[in-house]
Amino acid sequence: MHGTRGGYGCDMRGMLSFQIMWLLSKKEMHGEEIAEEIAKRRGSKPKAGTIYPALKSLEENGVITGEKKGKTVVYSLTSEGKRSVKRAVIYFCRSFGEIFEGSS
Amino acid sequence: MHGTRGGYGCDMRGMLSFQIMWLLSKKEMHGEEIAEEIAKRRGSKPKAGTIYPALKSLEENGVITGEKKGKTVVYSLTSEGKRSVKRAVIYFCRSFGEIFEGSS
DNA sequence: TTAAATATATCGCATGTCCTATACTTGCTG
DNA sequence: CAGCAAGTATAGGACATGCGATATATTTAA
Repeated sequence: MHGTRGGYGCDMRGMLSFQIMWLLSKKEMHGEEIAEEIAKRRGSKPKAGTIYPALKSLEENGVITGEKKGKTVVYSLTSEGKRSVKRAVIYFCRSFGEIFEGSS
Repeated sequence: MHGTRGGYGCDMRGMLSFQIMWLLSKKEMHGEEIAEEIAKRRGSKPKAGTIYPALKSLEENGVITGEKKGKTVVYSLTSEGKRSVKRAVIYFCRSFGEIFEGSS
C-alpha cells in the first residue's frame, strides 16, 4: 500500500547520505559495514540497492573515496568530505536539535 | 546542476512531514506559520509547492486535520497523529541521536 | 473600487531514498 | 578446479521532498 510510513504517520526516509558521511567521519568502512552500522541505529538494514547507489553518488560528488582492498571496497572521507560533513552536522543540529533535546 | 546539495556534499532533504508533525505537537498552526517555523530552523523557507502537498499527504494519512478559520486553514494533530509523532520521535532519536550528542 | 499582499493550492520536473530482483567478482573450501 | 558465500553493483519501480510557475480567494491598503 503506502509502504514508506511504518506506523509513524509520516515519511521517515531521508538523510541516508548524510548518515553515511557522519559514520565515515568516525571510521573508514566498507559497504556492508556501513549498512550494519545504520541497521543498529534505524532498526533495519538498508539493502544493497539502497546503499551502493548512495555511495556512488557521494563518490561522484568528491566527498568520499573507495579503495579496493581484496574482496571489499573501503570508503573514507576526502578532505573536502571532512569539511562538508562539519557543515552538514551544523545544519542538521540547527534544523532538528530541539527534537532531540526535548526527549532525553 | 545537482541542486539539492548546498555545500554539504550530500542531500539534506527529508523529514519534512516529520518536522511538521513535531511542530504541530507543540502548537496548532496554519500553513504559512509552519513554513516560517521551518525557515527559522533550516534557514530557508519551504515554498508553497513543498508545504501544501506535504500537509495534504498528512491529512490524507489521518494524522492531521485542517480547519478553515477565516482566511487561513489551521492544522492540528489528530489523536492518532499524537500517538504517531511519539513513535516517530523515538525512531528519530534512536537513528540520529548521537549526531547531536557529539556536537553540544 | 482597484491594487497589493497573504494564504492556499496544483502542476511539472529533478533527485534521493527505499525496495526487489538479478548479476558479477573475489576469496575460501572441498 | 568447482562451488559457495560475502561483498559489490545495476536495473526498475514507488514515493517524498525540493523547486519554479501558475492560479484562486480573501484581506488590507491606497
